[in-house]
Amino acid sequence: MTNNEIEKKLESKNVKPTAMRNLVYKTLVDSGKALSLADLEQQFEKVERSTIFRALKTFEDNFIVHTVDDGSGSVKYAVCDDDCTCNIHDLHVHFYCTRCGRTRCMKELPIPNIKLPEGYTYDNAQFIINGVCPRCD
Amino acid sequence: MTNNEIEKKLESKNVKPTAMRNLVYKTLVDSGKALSLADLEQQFEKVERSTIFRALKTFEDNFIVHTVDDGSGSVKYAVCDDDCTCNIHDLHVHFYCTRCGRTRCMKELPIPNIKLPEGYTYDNAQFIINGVCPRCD
DNA sequence: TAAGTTAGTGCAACACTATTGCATAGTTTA
DNA sequence: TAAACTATGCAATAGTGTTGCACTAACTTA
Repeated sequence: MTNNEIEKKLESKNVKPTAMRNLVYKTLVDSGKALSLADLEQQFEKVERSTIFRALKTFEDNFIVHTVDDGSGSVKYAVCDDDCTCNIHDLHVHFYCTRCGRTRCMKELPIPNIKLPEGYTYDNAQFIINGVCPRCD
Repeated sequence: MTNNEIEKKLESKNVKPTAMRNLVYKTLVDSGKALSLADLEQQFEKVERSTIFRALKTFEDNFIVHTVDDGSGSVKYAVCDDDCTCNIHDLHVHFYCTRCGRTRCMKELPIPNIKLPEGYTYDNAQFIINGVCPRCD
């Protein structure tokens, strides 16, 4: 993804593209998987944790990334699809590989519809499958 | 649940019933919901965190409780059904109420079967639904 | 353009959760 | 009873997430 594309993307979501934000976003896109704060921190050692953290929060607030809590102990961040509004209709299964620790968005697998008992309302969901991914098998 | 029943239960799972373990187990059963380490710690102020922690780990290893990571920031523990082996067939949906923070096991809602892409294997799953429960609505 | 305002970044500190090592107390076994 | 094992309590630690504050860069407006 070119820098230009990234800037357009961020601007289209009302987030001002800064050097750090572009870098964080690019890294997320290029990795093709969900990354934790610590993962990102390692990739560019010079950048402050809090800066990355705040960039991610900003992204999250503006539906640029969504969070995945895959049970690994740290929350991970993954880029949303273009038309994602992070509501219940955009939710998909995430796969956590217990060998390599990689978390992958299974965008092709939407979260199945569940009929909750009377009285429960439903505004978000996380569906994490743990197992072994093809590259670790 | 009587003390006697608790002891039998723990013994049947090859866990020696001690005062602390009985207490932790009883609290989990009586609460009827999933509790975090901190929740339990508050309920009996005199008991060490690490003791509760280790009791829970022991329970988990012996399929007496299962863990739920409901995204609240702390892992919660809930008692398993009698016949639970904590494998994929015993998994059920958990409901996390974003108002009261309570996590409830929806044992009546098994985790739906998902057809993963070629090459992925699957040995555990977490399906958390966030919303508002009847008592908070 | 200069001055003022706002937004982003880096640094340091902190809270909280989970976890472990070690010493002691309590229980079981030979 | 002595030895061996298990559970508990205490203290310390690592990791994650988060915030306050100061500084700087960027933007606005007279």
